[in-house]
Amino acid sequence: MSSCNCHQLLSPLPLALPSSHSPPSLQTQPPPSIQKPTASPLTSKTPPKPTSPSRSTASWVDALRSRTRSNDFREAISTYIEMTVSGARPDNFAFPAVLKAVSGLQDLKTGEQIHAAAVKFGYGSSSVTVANTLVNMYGKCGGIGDVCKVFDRITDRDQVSWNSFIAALCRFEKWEQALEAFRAMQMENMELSSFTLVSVALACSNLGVMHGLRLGKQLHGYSLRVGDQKTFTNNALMAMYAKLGRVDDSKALFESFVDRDMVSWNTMISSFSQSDRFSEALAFFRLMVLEGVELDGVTIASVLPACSHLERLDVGKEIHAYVLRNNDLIENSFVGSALVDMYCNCRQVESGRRVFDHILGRRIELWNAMISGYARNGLDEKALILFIEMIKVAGLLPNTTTMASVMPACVHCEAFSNKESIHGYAVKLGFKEDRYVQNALMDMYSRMGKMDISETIFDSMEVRDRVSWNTMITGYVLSGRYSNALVLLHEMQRMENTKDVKKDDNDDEKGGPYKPNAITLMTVLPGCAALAAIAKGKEIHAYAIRNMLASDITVGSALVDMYAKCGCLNLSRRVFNEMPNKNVITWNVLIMACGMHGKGEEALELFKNMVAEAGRGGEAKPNEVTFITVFAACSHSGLISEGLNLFYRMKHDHGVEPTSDHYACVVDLLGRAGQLEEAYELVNTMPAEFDKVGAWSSLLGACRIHQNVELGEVAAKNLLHLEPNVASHYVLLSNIYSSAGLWNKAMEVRKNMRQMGVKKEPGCSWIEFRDEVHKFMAGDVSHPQSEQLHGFLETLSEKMRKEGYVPDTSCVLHNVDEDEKENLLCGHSEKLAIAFGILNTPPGTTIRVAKNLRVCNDCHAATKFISKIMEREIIVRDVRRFHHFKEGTCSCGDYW
DNA sequence: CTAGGGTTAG
Repeated sequence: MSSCNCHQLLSPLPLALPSSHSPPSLQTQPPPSIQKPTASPLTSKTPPKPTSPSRSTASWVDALRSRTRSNDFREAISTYIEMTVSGARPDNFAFPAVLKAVSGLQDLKTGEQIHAAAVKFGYGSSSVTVANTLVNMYGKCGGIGDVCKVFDRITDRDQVSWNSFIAALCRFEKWEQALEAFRAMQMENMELSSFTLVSVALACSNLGVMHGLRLGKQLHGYSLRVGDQKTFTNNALMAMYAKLGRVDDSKALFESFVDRDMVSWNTMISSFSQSDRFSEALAFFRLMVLEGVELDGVTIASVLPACSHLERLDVGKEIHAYVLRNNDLIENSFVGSALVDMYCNCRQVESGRRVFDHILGRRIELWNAMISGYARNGLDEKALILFIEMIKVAGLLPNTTTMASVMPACVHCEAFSNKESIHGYAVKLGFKEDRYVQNALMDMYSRMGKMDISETIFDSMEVRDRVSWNTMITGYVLSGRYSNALVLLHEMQRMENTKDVKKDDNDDEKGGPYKPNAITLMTVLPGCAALAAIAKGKEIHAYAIRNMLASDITVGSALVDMYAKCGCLNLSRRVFNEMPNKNVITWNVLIMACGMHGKGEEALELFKNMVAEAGRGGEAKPNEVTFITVFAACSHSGLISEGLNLFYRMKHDHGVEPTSDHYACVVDLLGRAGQLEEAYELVNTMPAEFDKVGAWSSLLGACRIHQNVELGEVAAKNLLHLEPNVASHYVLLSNIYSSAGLWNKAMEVRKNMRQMGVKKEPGCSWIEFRDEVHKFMAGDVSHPQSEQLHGFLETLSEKMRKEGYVPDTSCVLHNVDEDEKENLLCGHSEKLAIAFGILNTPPGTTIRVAKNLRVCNDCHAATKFISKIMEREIIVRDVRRFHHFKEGTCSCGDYW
């Protein structure tokens, strides 16, 4: 599936990336852990080189400072040692310089010794400059306790002391404390500098919209008032806005100042990527390249997720090529994982694996990307094998992401039978409270059909995010509990509206964790479709428009499907026409919709348009599913030769290989039209390795329509050999027998069915009324209006007889007398739902009913009469298609 | 004394 909607934003490829650039100095610095000495240089046994004793402190300090400045931290520390050994007294310039070097190396031990020396020489707290660098040093390589201890002892704190303290608190993610310190700083009437703003902005962005945005806006206002236009300040403010979901404010700020640097661009690109605005991320990346701004690893790691989500393999590959041309980039571990993710999300798992294999120091995040890549592509065994390899061979301990990535593979992998064990493993690792792990667990249990466990986890969660809600909703939809899904969506929206946000902060784009997003809507819409709950569906449509989610391809396609399945083909078409971007799925959904509504010609017309647009470089070209939808449409509209022609030409003209599903459709096409022999012939010409279940059941269904006992027996025999446990096969055969009056044979089929332990799914119909979906089972007496409904159907039955209605009892399996059969027919769920609709809605209202199985012959005949007598349009959607009853006729030609 | 990047739901 391609969900790209950025064609117009990107100019034609290639991107014209510069072929090389000088590496940024930060990137060439090896990670501190490699450089970390095993023993502190201060306690080293090897004596320092003899030096000239006559050197002055000032000359030592000059050397020391210049080494620190050029990032030669090791040399700087050596110089310091030589200096002390030579007897020169370090002063309040020497200590800051050497402490900076220590910070660069994250060498706490040396730092502590220098701290002691500083105290010894009288600079412990009396020199603000030294104390400030101590705060910094502990902030970078010590603990929060040391930071506070040093800071507390400074008697005459200056602005830098506060800035360093706040920055250190941020390093330890003590966001509230950072804000507290900021307030204390203001109480002491300290001036704020851009350093202050940057740190406080970072704290704000991590405090969430509720607690951070107000202050963040004030910081921005302050920077404007004092004319602070430093690039650093603006970058930090941009990042703050983006993190708080104000991407547009971030963008406006970006556009408002001139001294933009690489970080400004990187911030914008990652902000777009993180708020699902992938096309804008790519567009900004393009602009950045065009303006000749240097790119670094962060640029690449920020833009690749956009390529990944938009499935722009072409752009992704080009970026990969750029990475290969600039060797230092692949050393950035983020780039490696982003590349793996991009390839896997574009279904190029093997390419992803090659990237993975070529990276040497594999960090856990890289393993995670590869594992989730395998899992996402259904390569569950490979995901599990890699997971084991990571633990056993690479000796890495899984983190919460690893667990969340591997769990979907466990769920789908049949060879992995004891699925609960992964839950136990996660608990053992101490991840029980982790949101990601809990989300993955909920997904696992709902796919295992254990919704109760998912519910327990969901209820027990301390913090739920959007994914938690979406996972639960998906779980309900997957297990057919559509009403629960809708209730949960409602709850989610309620949480969104009641969140404790000040009035003027209520216009945030990203919203809190409870705000439904595109995925929420696209998961819940099939629920509306299944329930034929059009009122709810419209409500969701309105919500999508209000929240700018309607232009999303997945939401749009789900809306097209929902309207069609609720019986509103016109609305379905309108949504389709208004969609700015479409993909294969969008087209397939509408073609299918036309087919279900008996508009075969329109379906073919759409197919032709699709092919024509694909020829002009349009969004989508027909795939396997397209042909299935087209054949189904032809079948329902009796367009035999059109369907057959396409079937014979699909490979040659469109490059789509016929599958067993296509055969099943074409068998249905022929069979439904009464060409049973030809249909049978087609089944027999199917390649041997093809699964014939679909084809045989199409043929059996056709034999039921055309009452062909002989061929029906052949089809049923083959079918029951392949699938002895499917109730509908038995039911069809039994119905064929009873229509032909062969009651004994029908009874025998039923007996076989019982002996095989196969149970027929109970018939069930439902109808949306006011805010609820009312459900009726066959023979249902539990509905509050049950008595009324049965009474109504009885009097209606009288009137129908006068109009010429003759009950068709062929679908009643029980061998009871005819009167009894008629009673049973009256209890059919679709009749009950229709009666409910008539009794509860004003005259003339169209009645929309949905049923889980196919409408039975008798109900079909009866509904024609009902539509005429009651002067109602009645739309019944069964498992295959729509029946539009109007003035005594039905739009379909399948029943008589 | 300061900013930007990798995972989960479809």
